[in-house]
Amino acid sequence: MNSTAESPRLRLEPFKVACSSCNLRELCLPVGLSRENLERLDTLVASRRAVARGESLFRAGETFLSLYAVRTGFFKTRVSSEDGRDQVTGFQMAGELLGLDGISTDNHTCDAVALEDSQVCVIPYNQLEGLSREFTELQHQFHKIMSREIVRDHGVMLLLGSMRAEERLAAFLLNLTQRLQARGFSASSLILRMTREEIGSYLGLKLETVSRTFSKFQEEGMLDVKQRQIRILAQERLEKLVNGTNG
Amino acid sequence: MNSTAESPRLRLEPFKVACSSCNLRELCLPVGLSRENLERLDTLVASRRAVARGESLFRAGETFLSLYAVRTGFFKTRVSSEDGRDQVTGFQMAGELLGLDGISTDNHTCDAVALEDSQVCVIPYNQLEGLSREFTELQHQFHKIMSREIVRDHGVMLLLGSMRAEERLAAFLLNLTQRLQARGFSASSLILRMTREEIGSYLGLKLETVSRTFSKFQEEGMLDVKQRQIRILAQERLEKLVNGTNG
DNA sequence: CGCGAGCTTGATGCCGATCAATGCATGTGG
DNA sequence: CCACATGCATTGATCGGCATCAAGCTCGCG
Repeated sequence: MNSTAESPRLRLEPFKVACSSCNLRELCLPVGLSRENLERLDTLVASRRAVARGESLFRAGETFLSLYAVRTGFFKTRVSSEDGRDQVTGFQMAGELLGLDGISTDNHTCDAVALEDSQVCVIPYNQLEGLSREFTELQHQFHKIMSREIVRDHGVMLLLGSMRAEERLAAFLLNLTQRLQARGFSASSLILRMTREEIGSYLGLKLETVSRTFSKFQEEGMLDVKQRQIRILAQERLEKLVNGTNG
Repeated sequence: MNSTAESPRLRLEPFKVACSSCNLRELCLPVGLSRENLERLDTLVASRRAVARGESLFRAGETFLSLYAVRTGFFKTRVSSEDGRDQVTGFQMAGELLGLDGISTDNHTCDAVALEDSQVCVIPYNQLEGLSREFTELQHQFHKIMSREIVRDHGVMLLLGSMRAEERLAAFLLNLTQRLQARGFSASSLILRMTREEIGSYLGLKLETVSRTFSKFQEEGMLDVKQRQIRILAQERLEKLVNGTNG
């Protein structure tokens, strides 16, 4: 519960890191900041933390003190109900923020788990509040990030509430590749960092259904699936599944 | 698209309203503000707007300029996919904020529709940003409200991703009564402001399933259902459906 | 080399969707 | 004031998509 009670594998790395020289600055919190303000942001993000694959960055119930920006690696967030049901609420990659849910009650309300060895930048929340009172750009950018999370969540609700398995998986893949592409990766080839079960939890499906749907897409020539290695062979057809007027 | 292009039934009512004397101040944006700061907030919330039943307060695509606090009445928010699928993303009652999704792109991304004749307080967003740079309390409260929306959305994802029809409807009813109770209404008796179809859209179910589930709850003696008039006869059993370890 | 976590595939069953008819409340015009 | 239209809700019958249960399979790793 106490943030000083670090597990041995969750090393605190207090060396200096600079947003102003980070190659993620076009994707992360600093978006749109002037050179000058960027350097003021450097005073905020004072440390990094490494999280080994399978370890959690924070857990539901822990005191909320900081937001985290993914620097390298890949995370999932997960909420649990009292009777033990889990729901994966998102997958986060480089430049994306973790921990926004914690502001509401000063406690984290979900678990954030690294799906591969990862590094995050630690953003002490009260310092972020302070700094964003000092310059509008940062305040506005932060609000946009929170709002974007709300919009994203609404999209997931639409998916969970009204799409069928194939449509859900297609939407998931397109969303992933789009975000990967924004980070300079291929738009058509990717390696999944999560299991079929985690995909299923996110999409409201069972792992068998996810697997079967992958197989179906492959049979139909839309994908090349080799375990977690995915190649998209017919992006337009995936898009049509999500947006199209066909069944 | 332009906020001055009001439809004749969406009257702008620029008379003065004061947060400091509003009986919703314990539920709304002003939560936790000192007397003094409350009065500064009065300068922000300059006008009200009436929205007739069935009309929308804003629509997806419109320019985002203001947030809205529900003063009286009841709203739903709704997102649509390109192929015309709808998803109700929430129901809002007195003291709750509408429009947070618009910050992300300066455009609204959902429709907000009044389910009964309603009034909202207009909160010009750039003025809110300005004022929240001036005092921490307001800034923090606003962040909490956004964060709470994210937490709420995660709860809905859990519901849509892992619950069965009965569990969904039970969770929905309990959530409604809890919020109504916080506003001084009965915890056991309520009038639904939305149709079966709207409930179904929110819960990822068809209207027939919602209707059948209501009937089932009634047969089992948990509810008394007369159209939209609902009386809860066995709250513990509803709670057990949501949280319990039983199927 | 053999174990085990994760993935695939098949057989079967159930929950909720769909299709269809009827009921009920409200409102409107004759 | 009744006849009818309209929107919403209920209920029944049937269907289908996904869950569930149950084997095997693959691949990385000790």
